[in-house]
Amino acid sequence: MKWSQTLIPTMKETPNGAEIPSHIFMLRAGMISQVMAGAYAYLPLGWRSLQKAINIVRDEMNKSGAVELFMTALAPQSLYEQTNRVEAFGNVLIKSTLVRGGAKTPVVFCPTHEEEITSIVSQYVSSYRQLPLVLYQIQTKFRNEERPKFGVLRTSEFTMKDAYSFHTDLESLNATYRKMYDAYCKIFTRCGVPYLPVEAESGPIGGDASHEFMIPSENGEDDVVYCPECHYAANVEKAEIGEKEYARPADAVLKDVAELATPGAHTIDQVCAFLKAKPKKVVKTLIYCVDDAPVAVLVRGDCDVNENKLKRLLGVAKVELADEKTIERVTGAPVGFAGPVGLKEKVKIVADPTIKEMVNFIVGANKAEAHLVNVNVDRDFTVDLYGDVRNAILGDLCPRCGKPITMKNAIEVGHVFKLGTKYSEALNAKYLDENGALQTIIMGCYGIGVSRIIAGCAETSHDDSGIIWPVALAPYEVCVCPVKATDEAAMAAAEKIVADLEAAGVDAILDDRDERPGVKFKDADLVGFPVRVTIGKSLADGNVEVKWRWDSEATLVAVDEVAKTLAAQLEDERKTNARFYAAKKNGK
RNA sequence: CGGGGCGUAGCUCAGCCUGGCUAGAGCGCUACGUUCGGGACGUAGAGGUCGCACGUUCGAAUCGUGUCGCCCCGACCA
Repeated sequence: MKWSQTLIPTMKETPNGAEIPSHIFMLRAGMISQVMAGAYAYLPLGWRSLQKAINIVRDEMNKSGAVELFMTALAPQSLYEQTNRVEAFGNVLIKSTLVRGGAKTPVVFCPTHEEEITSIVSQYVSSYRQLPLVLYQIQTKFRNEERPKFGVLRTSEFTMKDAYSFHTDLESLNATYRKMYDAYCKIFTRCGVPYLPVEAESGPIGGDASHEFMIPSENGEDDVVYCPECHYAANVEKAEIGEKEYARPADAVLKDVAELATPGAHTIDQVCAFLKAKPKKVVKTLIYCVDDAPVAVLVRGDCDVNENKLKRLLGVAKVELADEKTIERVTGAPVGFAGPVGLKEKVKIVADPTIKEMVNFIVGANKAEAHLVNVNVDRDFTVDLYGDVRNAILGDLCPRCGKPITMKNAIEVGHVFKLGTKYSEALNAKYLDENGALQTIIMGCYGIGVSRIIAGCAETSHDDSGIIWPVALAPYEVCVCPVKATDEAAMAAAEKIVADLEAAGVDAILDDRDERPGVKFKDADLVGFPVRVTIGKSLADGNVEVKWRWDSEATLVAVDEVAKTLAAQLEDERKTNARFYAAKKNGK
């Protein structure tokens, strides 16, 4: 391919609005172009990288025994009504209406395909002999993001690989789950992106076991708990908190409770600002509705209640924050002034054990515009049930080995979970077993945000000049760069090298533009081609320069040898990313 | 959905507060010349309904109202 024949609109300046490296460089390298908030066109270079990721995903899925199909982006809304997901997705679901001869059909742009695949399978699978079955597709998904951001990392339209497995028994589901998990590890390794599988909540999609695949990155939107000691890793939403003895210091002096007026202070921050205290000195009291009965949940001011944990602790299916009226009834005060001391109505009090070690803390007074200070548990109120009801924070211990945990930000790129029979039940996907009995199909579900692999890679692999692509995802593996486009001998050599590289199965691009060398070098670095072959003065001696993007030094290679040598090196690199990882390890 | 910011050339931005002759700069683009190993220089050009609508005014990029779009923080959410 010749540079002059494709479209690579590189930019010297950062377009307005781009703030994180992947977004900035993908725009500047001319890989993507914004069409509207949360929607990007992939320009030729971006599309090539995305295709490379897609091909790796496809290859590993096929190797794992999954079978590709292609479903629709458009589906009747009625399909999602059968699983109650029109309501569950809410505003995330993009809806439209088809009008045909005056008849209207409500449709949705599919945000995921459990419904569609289950419906298809229920139609065509009816015997245990047809199972297990693993089907997947690579398709555009549509989810209305309330707030799209970070370029291609969070969009309302994105490329996803979604696989669904169908089983007669849990053993078979577990075996496929394991296969998918392993396939995912291979995919991310081949792509050259750093990844971390973590335990995860399965979320509204349901199921009981789940792992997310994360790319650790400063700009990631997920928080991951990681134990450097035993490598326990989990999404904060899921992470258990290691047991610890919580007790008040023996020498603690308990002061007398006092009520202070705190006008206008109904959030933790406001209370802290008003009383000049740290959130760690405050106990947050949240009133939840559990089976229509109010429950008070207590956590330290700097912690967040985790509703899934609360559900598990209380053994109930649903908890939700109480509405204003209930809060006023229970506490006798408007929202923002609830506290465990002297609640108006007798409610169960559930608490995070961390509060056991707090001394003279602050709580709401159950009275408008007032808080109590110097409150102490057991003296001033009692807790009915202690348990893990909050998200993990720094300072907590690993639930496995008991050592202190660390926290990382991460980008979620993959998610595997066991669905069970949630969708097969709702959509009547059943089969006859060997005894002729009707059984419900057991399902698993496995997704990869393919566009996020690209952005996540750019996010974790770049320098001041631009992106540093691993060979596996680079839009072109080699950029052949004649220093002087008007030099016929150089151009002839360049064309020959590109032709030889292409014949050897290497993706090469010839920068045939009549630009000054500096411009070409800057562009090559910005885009991040793994190898640049520079054809300049050394051609007189029959040599060209070969420079890997992540090395600062170039080496001279004979013109006749270069295509063959590079083809071999790249073949190796595609499989191992060895040079790429080695360069990263050396601090590049 | 709450809070904040911004819409002027393909891109980055100045001008707006304090309304006034023909709306500017840099980059990019076209032509010619000089250059040619890390984003060259000169000369001459092309390119704008100042987001849109309504209003105030003799006169609006500039003031007011509305509206649309984009970005950031938060809430929400895969």
